[in-house]
Amino acid sequence: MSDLVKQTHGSHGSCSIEQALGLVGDRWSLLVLRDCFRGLRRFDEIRRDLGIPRAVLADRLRRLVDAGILSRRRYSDHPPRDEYRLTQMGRELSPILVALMHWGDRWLQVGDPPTVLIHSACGEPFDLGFHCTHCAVDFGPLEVASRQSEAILP
Amino acid sequence: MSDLVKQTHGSHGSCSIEQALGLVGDRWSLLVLRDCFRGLRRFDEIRRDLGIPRAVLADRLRRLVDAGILSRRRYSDHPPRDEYRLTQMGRELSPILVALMHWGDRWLQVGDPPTVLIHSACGEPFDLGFHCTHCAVDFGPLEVASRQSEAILP
DNA sequence: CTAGGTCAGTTCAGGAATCGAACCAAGTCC
DNA sequence: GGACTTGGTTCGATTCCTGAACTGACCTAG
Repeated sequence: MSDLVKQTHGSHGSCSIEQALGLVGDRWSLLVLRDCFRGLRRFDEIRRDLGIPRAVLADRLRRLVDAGILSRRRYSDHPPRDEYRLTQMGRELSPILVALMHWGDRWLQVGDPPTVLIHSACGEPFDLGFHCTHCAVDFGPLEVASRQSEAILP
Repeated sequence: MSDLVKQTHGSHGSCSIEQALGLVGDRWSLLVLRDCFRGLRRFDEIRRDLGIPRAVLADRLRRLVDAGILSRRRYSDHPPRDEYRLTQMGRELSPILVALMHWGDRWLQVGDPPTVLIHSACGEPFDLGFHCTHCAVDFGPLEVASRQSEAILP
């Protein structure tokens, strides 16, 4: 299996969003990572949970390990067995999963969302928000604009 | 063209992350939406910027409009021309793009990241963070855990 | 020691999605 | 009229994903 990364389509090949999506922007990677956040570590645990084809999971795990998002760790020599854990780089993906989850909760009206991520200190759900150090205020997603063009109004 | 959504792979078909990825979890949708945040509105503007095949862009725009993330708006009758704008549902995707951008900036060492998103009130970049109302504290991505299993330590 | 099961994959054939290139229609510019 | 723009559609070739079967190393029960 191969690229998944599009080096420079268009004028913004260096955009961090494109770089990030090159690593985790396919249909399965973020779901695999969600399972890692849920504590799943073994090939077959993840495979059964997601229903992902074995070949694709093997490929995605290889890719995520190569990228430094997961680490492969031997937990048994006889038989040889590895498990996969989030590195710090991987754990810092949590804002992306949280943002996806909050947006899905808000707009896709799933009846009873299985709350996935919580504040580790207290076990409660939490908010995700923006903070402007320049203005010293918190704000919401509608106050986000772009430097190239301010015009995002509807 | 068809699904892209996997209804119920595994035991968590109702997970908001899965639902959200079913709409924007392919290789192009989030890049299209990034361009919308940057102020691009026309088919050919986006196509040229991303280098996306026309058929794929037409399909993604249709899908995003159907989902309510973009709106199609006629701006010329002769010739008939439409433009695409973010709805509120679409603009509330900004935390996902911001999270991807921040993570990419931090871990993918792009030399000189073209800063895409800013606080509309002041034009400056901003932070994205978690806030726990229960504990009344702000915290970072490493303090995120899962309700099913607390064990995300490395 | 043999049958069956687990775990972590690889291999393979078929189908689906994506790709670039070509084409089209409706209008504008000159 | 001829060239150009915009917003697509259609086409064949390639690439990717999928499910099913297979492997290999080990473990357990009988």
